[in-house]
Amino acid sequence: MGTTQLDTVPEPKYWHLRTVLSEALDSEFSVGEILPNERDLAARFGVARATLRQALEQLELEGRLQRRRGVGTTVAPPRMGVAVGSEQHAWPGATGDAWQPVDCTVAVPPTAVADILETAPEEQVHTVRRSRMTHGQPVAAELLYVPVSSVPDLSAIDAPSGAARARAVLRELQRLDLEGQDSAVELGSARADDAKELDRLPGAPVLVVTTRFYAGGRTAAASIATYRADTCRLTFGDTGGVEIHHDPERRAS
Amino acid sequence: MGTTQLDTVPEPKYWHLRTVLSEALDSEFSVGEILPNERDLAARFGVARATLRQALEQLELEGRLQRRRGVGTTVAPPRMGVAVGSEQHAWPGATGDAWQPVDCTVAVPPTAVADILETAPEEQVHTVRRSRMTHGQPVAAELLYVPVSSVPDLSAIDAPSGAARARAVLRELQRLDLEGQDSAVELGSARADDAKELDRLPGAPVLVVTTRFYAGGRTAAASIATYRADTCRLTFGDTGGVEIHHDPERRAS
DNA sequence: GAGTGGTCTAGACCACGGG
DNA sequence: CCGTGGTCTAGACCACTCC
Repeated sequence: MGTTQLDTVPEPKYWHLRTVLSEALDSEFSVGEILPNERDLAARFGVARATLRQALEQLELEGRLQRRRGVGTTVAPPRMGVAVGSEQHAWPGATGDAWQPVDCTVAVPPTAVADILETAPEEQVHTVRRSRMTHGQPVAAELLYVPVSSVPDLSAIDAPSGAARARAVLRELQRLDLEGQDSAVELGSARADDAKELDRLPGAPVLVVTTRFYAGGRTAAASIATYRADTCRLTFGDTGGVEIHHDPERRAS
Repeated sequence: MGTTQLDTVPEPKYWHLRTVLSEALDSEFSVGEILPNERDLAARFGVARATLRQALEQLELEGRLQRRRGVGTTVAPPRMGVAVGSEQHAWPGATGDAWQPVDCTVAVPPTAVADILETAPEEQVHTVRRSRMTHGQPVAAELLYVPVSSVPDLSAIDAPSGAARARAVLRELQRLDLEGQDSAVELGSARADDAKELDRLPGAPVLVVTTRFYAGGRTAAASIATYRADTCRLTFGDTGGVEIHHDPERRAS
């Protein structure tokens, strides 16, 4: 028969709800508009609040909605394209990059970081904390690890820590000859400190970008940056952005 | 005082549970081992099953666990590095790429795709479906869009659709001179068809990679690939992989 | 204080996989 | 068939924001 798919395999309520709400968002709501509260919505659709919330979580994960405790649920703007890789490689801190140094300490890094840097487990590294803002919103938090041996001329600097120290480390990095870099992207969940900086709750989905910077035939620095997964689309390549519609769902024929 | 943080801001139970389980996974379990079932675990920790499930969902999102209905919950292996960008750009279908053509149709694409391709809304495009396997597991499903005008010499081919047609389209692509490409990565949720191909449930988190291929001064093809977010770490750059530990959580000092 | 989303409970039933 | 994880319910209370 030419009828629509028989529900021999009925889809879950929350999935169907997600679809219905998604279409409603397209046709009946505009960016920034606030939705009815969860209790009302659940009643309107005749489901438990938990079920409705499952649908809302999906839509939030897809960047369609934004929910804030004490405030409400609003229609999210399209994800912003955020450039994280470029053809012309550049050191972190190069003039014009979007990051803002926050702090800097010197310590022995976690073993996972030492593995990335390929340093001895006890070697000290500068740990630079930076944050990235776009359109007034925090979009990423980064920890940049620079082995002390990568920036040997830094010893005479007076600032022992803080943003000034961070800038000094970044400045020293510029003097090295960057030979290459590579990155990896994976899904993670925000730790408490990152969550706070990103204005999200702990456990919020983030895209973790791990980047190694090569100079002098070795790994001279490494960066671990966590981007808000709900608001960011990470772009790699020549142009710095693929213009697409807001909905990663409506992408097939 | 030097005591640990007072719980003036008590963390949620599920978040604490997540931490406890995460540490247990590190110390007391090995890859592939099956955990006790959810009802037992919930009872053991003195929480409701829903709360325990919230913790397990977090760990699954982070790639630490794998859950399968009717089977159980197992400890997941470290995420596999999957190369999605390379310095030496290459057309999809170049010898040695990891994709396997599945099918091919010709149709007018959704408007979102037409926007990416910068084609007229009514222009026909070849839609090549491909899948990518690694270590015997499906890791990605792709839709590759090639405007018919990009491969004009294809008209004489007999196969109207199917894998043979897909290979023919890919072969024609190789004849063009690839001038560049760029990609974007964002979080999405698997549609029903992708979910099936990826052996996951609908709504499972995926990393959506949108790539544009440039040739002849225009966008000659576009690819929308959905990768399993639980099992994949997408790598960009020269080497094709940053060797890191399995835990995106244990990444700070 | 009123209203919002976030957490948590204690159940029930369903869909799936394997013996 | 049984045991597993997946879905769903109808409540309760908490944390937060704004007025």
